[in-house]
Amino acid sequence: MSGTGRRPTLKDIAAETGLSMAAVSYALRGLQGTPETQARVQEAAERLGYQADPVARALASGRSGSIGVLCASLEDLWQQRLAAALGRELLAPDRNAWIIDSAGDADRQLQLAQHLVDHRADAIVVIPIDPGAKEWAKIAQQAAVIAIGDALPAAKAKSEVLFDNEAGVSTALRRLAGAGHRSVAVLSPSRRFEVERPAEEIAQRIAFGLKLKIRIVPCPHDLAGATEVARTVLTSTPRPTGILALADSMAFGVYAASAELGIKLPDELSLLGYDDQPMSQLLCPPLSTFHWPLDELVADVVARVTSAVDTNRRVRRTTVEPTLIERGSVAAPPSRA
Amino acid sequence: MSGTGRRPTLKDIAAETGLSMAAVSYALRGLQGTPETQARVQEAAERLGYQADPVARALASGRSGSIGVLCASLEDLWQQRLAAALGRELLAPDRNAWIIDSAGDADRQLQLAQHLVDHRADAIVVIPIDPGAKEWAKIAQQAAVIAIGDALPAAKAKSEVLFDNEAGVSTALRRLAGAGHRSVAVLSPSRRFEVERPAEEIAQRIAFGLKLKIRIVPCPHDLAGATEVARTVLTSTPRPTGILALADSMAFGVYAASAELGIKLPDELSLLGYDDQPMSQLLCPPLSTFHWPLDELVADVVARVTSAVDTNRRVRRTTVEPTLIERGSVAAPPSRA
DNA sequence: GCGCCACTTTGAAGCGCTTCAAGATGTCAG
DNA sequence: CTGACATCTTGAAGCGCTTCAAAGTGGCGC
Repeated sequence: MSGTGRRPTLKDIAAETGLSMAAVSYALRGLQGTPETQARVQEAAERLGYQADPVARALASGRSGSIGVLCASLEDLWQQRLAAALGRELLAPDRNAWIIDSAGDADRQLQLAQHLVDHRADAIVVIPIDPGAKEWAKIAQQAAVIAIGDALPAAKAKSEVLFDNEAGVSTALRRLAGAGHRSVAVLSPSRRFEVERPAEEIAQRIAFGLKLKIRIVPCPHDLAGATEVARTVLTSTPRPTGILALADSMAFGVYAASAELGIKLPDELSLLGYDDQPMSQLLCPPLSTFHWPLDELVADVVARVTSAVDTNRRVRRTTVEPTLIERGSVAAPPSRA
Repeated sequence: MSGTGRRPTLKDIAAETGLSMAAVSYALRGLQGTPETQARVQEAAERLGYQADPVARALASGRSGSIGVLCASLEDLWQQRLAAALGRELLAPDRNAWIIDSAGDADRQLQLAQHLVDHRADAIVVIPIDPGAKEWAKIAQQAAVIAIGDALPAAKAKSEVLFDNEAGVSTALRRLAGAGHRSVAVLSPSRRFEVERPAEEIAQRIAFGLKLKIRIVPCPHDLAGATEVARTVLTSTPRPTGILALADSMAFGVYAASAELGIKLPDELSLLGYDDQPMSQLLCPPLSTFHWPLDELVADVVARVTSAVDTNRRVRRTTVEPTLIERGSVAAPPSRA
């Protein structure tokens, strides 16, 4: 009797059970109805293989049960790792995660965020957010925005997990200065996102305090691009004796370039990474870098999402701290010839 | 006059222009109406800042303009890279890509595919597909399914990009055998997906022809897990003299374990990777591995998606060939003591 | 037995857009 | 000037679900 080929709808269940569509809708979600009714509806739904249509539901209710994970650039290994972990952890029976990539374009980031809002995403996780844009305020009032990496400006209801770049950069530069370095290059993600500015300002300020001469060089995440930038830095005179790469993927480029140029790590050049990619420990010498508590971060974000969706309450702000992992890519600079 | 705060809908444009909603709908999409009408509607839409609601559109039309990229396991670096590239390339004014991760679970893969269908995805790119499940046929008739990595069974309208694992595995084993190895371990993605079986069968068959003793060991993609598997393999007796890792990420585990155990690459152990991750060339010794034409693959997939969506025609099947990149992690086995 | 209350059930009105079939308008041949 | 035809335009019916307000049900105290 039931096999019409068409996928079953609420109406079919209503017909099956002799109830109204409204009653079925409520019962299926456990919102109303006697236990007996709910059971009867459940049973019919299962028998017919009913699956709610998310699109119709989204249109009617304004919510969708899906979470957007909006990455600034999936070329960044750290973002890849974080996004993958979030995708996995956010998956739940009643909820799923869409990962999308704004490919390094700040305008596109906003546009995609709006797109997520249009799709009735319950929450949007942005890594890292471009705090320059004021439009976030508008988006934040339509969906729960969880900003990772930097502060969300002008949005009243904030939910933010910040990276303590102050601590990271400061520790890094101190470490290099402590080893005796006086001139270091800082490889920094390109400035398409304003987000990086603060890290650079921090770097400048700290370097000044340490009497360190630093040079900030924008650098892409892909190996070929990073290698090229590193090559340029390493062939400039005077050549810096230390490099801080604000992403391990950029540090990889330094390995490649210094191998090419016959520069020996760490004796002739010290190098510090920033986000402890798994393979960093396999390099020769193993890369000294920073560990950020990824699992903790992911758990925190999941909790925020859950709380934002269920209770509409926004957690305020937490900060994630880095730990320096010494592995052998930093040494004293070569004594002046 | 126009600023009601509410975001503008078709109805608002209809009111603005004095046309019916239907006329506006057609005109906006350039389907009907005189050029003059279309221009008038365009103008009003822009003035009001109208943006079509994708959810309502999807409900009414059954199409959504979005493409799902369904990854079996985003832990695999190769999948990460491919998904990121696809996400970037599939993005277009009228189209966007959602990346989702089934976290290594074949049931979940199907379930998420169904979910994408429910969301009216125009096409679904699956990497790699689990060809064991017959349910794909059902899904393929609701959306264009583009299978990457293995053949989609039982689906009439096929669109597939296959990896020539036969060539890859064969070349790899021949290379090891040619170097004098007699006993090799093959690290293979765990079998949660049936997809890997063919590669294993191929390996067995080829090994037999080469008089090679091989042992197939399931292995996870994350560094810690891969290291543990590698450790087990390398402490078993007799210890294989060569390892073929069917993913570079697994090869990384071999580097870690052999460093731990004091086994020198390549003199005491030869190692072959499978998917040329950028950082593989930075290891000591650099990993010999296979290059698969990623850019070509991505372009091919984008073309398939476009053609499937626009013309509803499905391209048949292409195969992607690997190239062995020799870099120094393979040598003759140590002479028997 | 009546009225009140708490709860379940229902009809109907959307959500914002597409699309079908019918109506309106205009063009051109005869 | 009429009829046939091609186009443009429109009203209305959905797409499948939620939700509001009204209607129905039963239990309980008095």
